[in-house]
Amino acid sequence: MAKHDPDLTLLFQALSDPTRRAMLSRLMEGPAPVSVLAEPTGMALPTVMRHLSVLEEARLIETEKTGRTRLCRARPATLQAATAWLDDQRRIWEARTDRLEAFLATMQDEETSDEDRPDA
Amino acid sequence: MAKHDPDLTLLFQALSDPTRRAMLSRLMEGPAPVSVLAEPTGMALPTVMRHLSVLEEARLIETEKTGRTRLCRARPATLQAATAWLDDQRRIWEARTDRLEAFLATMQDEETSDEDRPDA
DNA sequence: ATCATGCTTAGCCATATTGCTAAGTAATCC
DNA sequence: GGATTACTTAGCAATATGGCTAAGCATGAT
Repeated sequence: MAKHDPDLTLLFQALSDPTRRAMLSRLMEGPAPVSVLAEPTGMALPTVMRHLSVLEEARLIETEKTGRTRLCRARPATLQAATAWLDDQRRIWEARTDRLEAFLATMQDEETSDEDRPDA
Repeated sequence: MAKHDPDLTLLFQALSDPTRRAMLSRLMEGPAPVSVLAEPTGMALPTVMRHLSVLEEARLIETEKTGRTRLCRARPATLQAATAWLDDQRRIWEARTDRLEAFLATMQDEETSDEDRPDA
């Protein structure tokens, strides 16, 4: 089913750098060439390229070279993989608290029953 | 407002390791001592401790030592920070596609108008 | 008091990450 | 053709990461 299952490790790793998050965020607003992405970072181009290739390997962006400029665009669908994992965790947690509440409710019921029977 | 704003860099960094994700996932089901978390990893205890301290610094878990055992529990609220950032990105993207669709709709309208006027 | 348990500290090793500069290549402009 | 632009490649340095072993240190059991 999952044709290109995105690697959560690559994904979170790519997102763990503020420069890369800023670049991705910028690309979410629309495609941009490398130099435009580089400008606000104040970093050297090779450094920026490195960040971009990390984002690309994580499938968070895709790039296409036309002439001498390389255009980068976000692949927003990939973020879904991260969101999905986070949602899974929340579900696990909620299942746990649900069980806990059910258990506490049972305790409460039994306590009430005890009070009902004076011979307890 | 945000008393302990979780650092997204620390957060995503902590989540970028499969061992740590597994340990966190386990803790979402309920608290556990270090040795229980260590067991399924097959790793040496110091290594596990290292992972745990990364999770703790990212505020994804909290630990408490009683006697000679240290109990670890998840801090699920922290995951919200990650979810929030991802949601922001999705919003940025959607705002962009909305603008795009509005633009395309405008194009469509103008084209229709042109067709309406035979002198175009 | 002794011993086992459950971390904890210290330190080492290999590799990965994040930045740089210098030099190269290919496309566009004049 | 020659200069300029926009990346690209190669390679280096500093630090971070992820694993280990060996030894230390309390606590709980006998």
